[in-house]
Amino acid sequence: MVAVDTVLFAIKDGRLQTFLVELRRGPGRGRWAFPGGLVRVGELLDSAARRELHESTRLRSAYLEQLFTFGDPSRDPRGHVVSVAYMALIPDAQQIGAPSYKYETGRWYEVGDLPQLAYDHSLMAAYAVKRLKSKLEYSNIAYALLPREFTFAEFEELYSLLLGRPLDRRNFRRRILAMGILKQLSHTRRGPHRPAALYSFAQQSLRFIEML
Amino acid sequence: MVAVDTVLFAIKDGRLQTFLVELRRGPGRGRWAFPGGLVRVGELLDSAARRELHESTRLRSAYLEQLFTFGDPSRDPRGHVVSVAYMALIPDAQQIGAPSYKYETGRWYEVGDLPQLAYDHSLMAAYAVKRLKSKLEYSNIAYALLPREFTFAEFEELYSLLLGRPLDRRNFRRRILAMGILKQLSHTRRGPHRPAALYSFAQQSLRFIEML
DNA sequence: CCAAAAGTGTTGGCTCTACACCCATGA
DNA sequence: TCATGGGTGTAGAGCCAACACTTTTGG
Repeated sequence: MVAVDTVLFAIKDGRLQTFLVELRRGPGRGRWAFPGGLVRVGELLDSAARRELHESTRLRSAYLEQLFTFGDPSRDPRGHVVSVAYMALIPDAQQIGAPSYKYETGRWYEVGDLPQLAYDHSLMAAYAVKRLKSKLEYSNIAYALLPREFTFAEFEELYSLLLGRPLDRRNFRRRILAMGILKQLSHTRRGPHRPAALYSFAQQSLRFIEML
Repeated sequence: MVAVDTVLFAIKDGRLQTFLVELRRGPGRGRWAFPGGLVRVGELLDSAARRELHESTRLRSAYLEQLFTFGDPSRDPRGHVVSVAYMALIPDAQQIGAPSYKYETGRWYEVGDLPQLAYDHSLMAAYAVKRLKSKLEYSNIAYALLPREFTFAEFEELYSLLLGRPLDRRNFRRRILAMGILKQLSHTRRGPHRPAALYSFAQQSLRFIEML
């Protein structure tokens, strides 16, 4: 039997968070897990991941990428279930809706502070975080975690948050702008202080670029 | 149903080659494919890949890494079989023996000159080559393609072969030696010309290092 | 006019690239 | 002694990191 499980990420309250559901049935009942379920016969793996993600979050679209396949026969006490893990990214944690009857409830957890997880989902979490962080360094994947328009400060905060280290504002800005992956918009964001120029990604699809 | 398929690489006759088997049974009968087969209930994916590799090549050990999982329901006309693709590397193409009764025969093919492949194995081939080439740039994975002892010229040839471009001998040597991933051995290789210093990898296990 | 965030340049050190000749050996 | 592959150094250019003050706005 083949399942898919999806590690969904978003930036929420200035932290990298991931969406967990509480299992209502099965051996992990009462425990938290990433949303997922069995692949149907005749169904594409990607489609299964999107379907399960929709059932648990009502999301209609998200960046989705296959991560790794976990096949330890002891990972699920019910039997030998091979699980294809996916990573999903969305720009706005508020987009999600109520999960289906299949789950008790769902909520966001900070990546550094996850509860005990069902099955081998802790492994998946570690794998997904590693992939996301490393992909930030050689691709424009950040586009999937940021809203359409954002200030340069927001862009930089995302990087410094995920990389876990401060970045030099001037050097970082110079490098990123020289790459041409962002385009500056004609309008600005007004606030209590000096208005900030708004940017958006030149390409809203994955590109491989040496970022750091 | 879950299968594993393994793209085995070795350098042979100065080219990157991969090992194909000729299918004796099933819908791809008479066609070439990467060695693989169904995962048994209770079996680890890695173990299944090693078992299938052993059955088709008699190899007892090889560098093995999971690549990607292919799940298109139409990939196998017999039914919906999800296949976990692996990449394997060996230092010496001569190590392999005769395949089991399961296959008609097996042989090495140059990566740039593969015959028509069964199932979606052309996709796998492309994926594996891409992974191998990119991993050369940020890890010491080359250790799995080279014999225990090698000359610096052999090391450089491997890189220039796989990257598809010439390397500056002096610059490349300076950089690699400065990294400390190789250790020079006390003996040399004698031949018809000036003897070459022999090196081996300081670590015979995968390390992530910026190589280029 | 004050608080707060946005925005901007220069310099020194280091790294990378380009490039050509001598060395050690066996035949 | 010659043919063959092994092995080595330098200089100029470009890149990167470190570093602090001015600008713009709203309240």
